[in-house]
Formats: sequence, C-alpha cells, structure tokens
Amino acid sequence: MTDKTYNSPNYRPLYDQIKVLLTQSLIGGEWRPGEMIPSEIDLAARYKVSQGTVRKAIDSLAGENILIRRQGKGTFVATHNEEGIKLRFLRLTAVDGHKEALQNELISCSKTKADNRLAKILELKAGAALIDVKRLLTFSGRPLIYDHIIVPAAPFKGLNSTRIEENNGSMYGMYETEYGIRMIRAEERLIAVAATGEVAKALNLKLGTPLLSIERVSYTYGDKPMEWRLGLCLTDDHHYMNELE
Amino acid sequence: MTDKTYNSPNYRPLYDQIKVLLTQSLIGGEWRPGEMIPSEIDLAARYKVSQGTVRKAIDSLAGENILIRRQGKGTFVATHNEEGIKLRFLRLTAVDGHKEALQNELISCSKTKADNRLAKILELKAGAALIDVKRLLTFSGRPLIYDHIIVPAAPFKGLNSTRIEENNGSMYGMYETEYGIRMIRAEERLIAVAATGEVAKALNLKLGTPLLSIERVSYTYGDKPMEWRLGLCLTDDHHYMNELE
DNA sequence: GAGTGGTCTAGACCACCAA
DNA sequence: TGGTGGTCTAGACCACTCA
Repeated sequence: MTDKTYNSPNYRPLYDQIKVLLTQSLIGGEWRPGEMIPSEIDLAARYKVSQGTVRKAIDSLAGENILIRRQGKGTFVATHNEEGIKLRFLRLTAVDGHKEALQNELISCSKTKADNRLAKILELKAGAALIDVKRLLTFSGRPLIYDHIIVPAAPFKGLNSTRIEENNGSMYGMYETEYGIRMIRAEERLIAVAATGEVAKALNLKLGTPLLSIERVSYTYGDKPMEWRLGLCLTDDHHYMNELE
Repeated sequence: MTDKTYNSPNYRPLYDQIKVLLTQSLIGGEWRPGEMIPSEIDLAARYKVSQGTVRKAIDSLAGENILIRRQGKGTFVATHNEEGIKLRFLRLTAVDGHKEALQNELISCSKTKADNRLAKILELKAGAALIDVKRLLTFSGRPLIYDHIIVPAAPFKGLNSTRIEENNGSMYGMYETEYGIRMIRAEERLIAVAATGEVAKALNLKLGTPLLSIERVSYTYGDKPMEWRLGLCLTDDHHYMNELE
C-alpha cells in the first residue's frame, strides 16, 4: 500500500482502495450480516494505512447503509433482520402516521422462465430459470398491497412457499439468512394504474380503482440486480413518503 | 471557541457549531446563492479552529446540497438557477429515458386565505394571506402535469403572473433571485387518484384516468416550510424515479 | 505559479459501552 | 478499566484551475 500511484491515469485515493478491500471481504463472507468487523486500529494495521484513512473508507460504507457504526461497541455489517431496519425499503405509511401491524398472505410461489424484458433487468439470459412469488400485504388487517416478486432461481436454490412462510414473509431477511445475499440498494419507478381483474379481486376493489404501481429492482454488492418486484398499492389512506435533498 | 464544553449536557462537536455559524451566514445573506464562500484556510482562521474542522462542517453542508465544492476553484453556495441543477426536485422522467423540452403554461395566479389545513402545513395562522398558482407543465409539447402551488404572501410580496413569466416558470429560481429564499429540502407524499373535471380537461384525459398525485412541502433554512405544491401527473409514458439506500 | 480543495499521517484526547 | 468509535489538531503533500 506504499505505492500511491500518484500521476497514474487510474489514480484512486487510498481510502477508496481500502473501501474496495472491505467490500471484497463483505462479499467473500469474511464478516457476515450482523457481525462486528475488526476495529479501525486493527484494520489500519492490516492494510498498513493510518486509522484516519480506514475511517474514511468505513464512513463511506456507513453512508451507504452497508456498515453500521456504534460508538463504544464497534462497527457492524448491516442486516435486514434487525427490528426497526426490517422495513427499510418500505415507504408506504398511514396518512395519520400511526403504526400498524403488517401481515403477509402468500398467494403463490412457482417457477417460470425469463422473457427478454426480465432477462435484461436481472442481467440473465432469456429463458433463465426464475422463481415467481405473489402475495398480499395487509396493514392492520386490511389488504393494501398486491406484491409480485421475481428472483433468479440459481442463487436462490430451494426457495419455496414453505421457506417463505418459515421466514414470516420477510424476503430480504430470508435472502440474507438462507442464501447470504444482502440487498444494499434499490431503484423504484412509480406510476398510477387502474386496478384490473385479479388484483381488484384480491384487494376487494372495483375495477378501475386507481392504484400506485411501484416497480422495484434490488441490487446486491457490485450493483448486481437480484430481485424484481411490482407492488400495486391502494392509497386511499396511505401514501408513499419521500424526502428530497 | 476555546470552550469545548465537554461533559456539558448539551455538548456539540466543534464542527457542528461551525456548521451552525456557516448556516447563519447563509441565512443572513453574507454569501448569496451562486457566490463563493471564503477558503477553508480563511474560515479556519476566522473561527479559530483547524482546517480539518472547517472541512468537516463544509462536508456536512455539501452533503445536504447546501454548498457545492469545486476542486481548484472554491466552495460555492448552491442555487436552483444553475443549468443541470434547475430541476433537482423533479423526479419524473420518460420511460425510455430520453431528454425532453419542458414548458410552462400559466393557468392562474390569485390571492387566497389559509384554511386550517394549509395554515398548519405552512406554519401560519388560519386566514393568513396566500398566493395561489396553477399551471400546466408540458413535456415535449404534451401536457403531463397539472400543478397547484401555494406560498405565503408575506415573504413573497409582489409575486404575480408577470413575474412568474419573467422567470420562465422556474419557481425555485425566482424565489432565490427575487426574494433571496432558497429551498433546501422537500417532503413528498405520493398517491394514485382518478382525474376529475378541471384537471382531466386541462390534460385532455377521460374522467377517471389514474393520475399520480405528488404533494410536496418545501423547506428553507431552519426547516421552515415555504411552499405547498400538488402535482397531478399523467404516467402513461413517464414514471417517478426513486433510489433507496 | 499561486490559490483552492483533496488526501494522508501521527498523535492526543473525549465519549460511550461492557465487563 | 480497557476497548471502541468520535473529535480535533498540525503539517506535509497532491490534484485541479486559472491567470
């Protein structure tokens, strides 16, 4: 790490290189979700840089919610299996802001093959094996979201309805616990649509009722897409919250 | 600044105190939108702290898009009047991702009074004077958004249709240029609704067409709400993009 | 070349937590 | 009490921009 490679065409700051090394250890499973990583001083010794440089690398990863700092305790690998962080990606809240019980009702879990569109989104070959999950999410006993989830079959071997129910429908938690795959980022695209047959029936709505359509692609380390999801949400007393900076 | 007030109940890091001082200078107008602020070294001398501490304060403000760093040039006060940053809060993009010409068509600009709901949102007294703007936004010649904008009349004295058109409909730019008020943050709440009379007509739609409703409250320094806005968007070939971390 | 932000270091000390 | 992250400093040097 003494070679700073200044003036080289592909110059990267040291802390950026350290960040890559840390990420590789995360991908490689050296530190698993929920575990504590070595202290800043230990890492500094390991990589032969100053504590401040390690610090900056960790700061960056903490800013991306990949690591979590806890003063006095240590730095931990973030996980979706933690109370309070479990629903990090769920932006739908009640209009009056009250907390509510969330329940899953599995509709189906089957195998399909990727058409061109999904293959492109998930970076697979057309025809690749997929797992297709449909479910209903109920808020305080009322069904509000019709969820359609698709993941590649290869990395999620053995995923079936039993396993989903064992994990209480927490998909992200299951991906981590059962397959060691952690989602670190997601992109959502929202539009308004009219409720059609199957969905209207499941949500107990009139045909044509406006629904919020949330299409989400989730990424794991290295910006690799690992899940496609389409949620159709009834928004008569809930809304999707977003903060702009 | 020598008093570090350690162990005091309301202990705040030095860089946080510097951040407050910088923010006060921004509010007070010492450095106006688009201008360069003093160099880190100068600020360090001014506040009697090290460059690193000033740096951390600036880093924080840059992270909130309040300041913009430019290596080799200096640090500048962010502005909505800059090409490329102009539409920072607009998340609606074409499905195929192509760039498009955006145009404003002013429908009305009138005075009203705050009802209880708006008074609460904008932190005013019920009955306070408001300015009410309606307009149509067209993308590549096609009307896609019916916008309803409400601001308190007091800080925006003299805002009328003429002035809006002089600023080409760029509301945030106008707030800065004409009134020295900069929006730094916004909260949005999205739901799906059905098009009703006036809006359906303006957007040339059938009654009941699903529209994306985007309610936005914008805040200036000190988390003071200064604008309420409701956009009704046709999303047949556009979508609202959002990134989750 | 002078000035700006960006990186990196080494060291001191503080705040928080657990045993 | 010892270990962890968090703050702060002083100083050296690099990368970028512009005159």
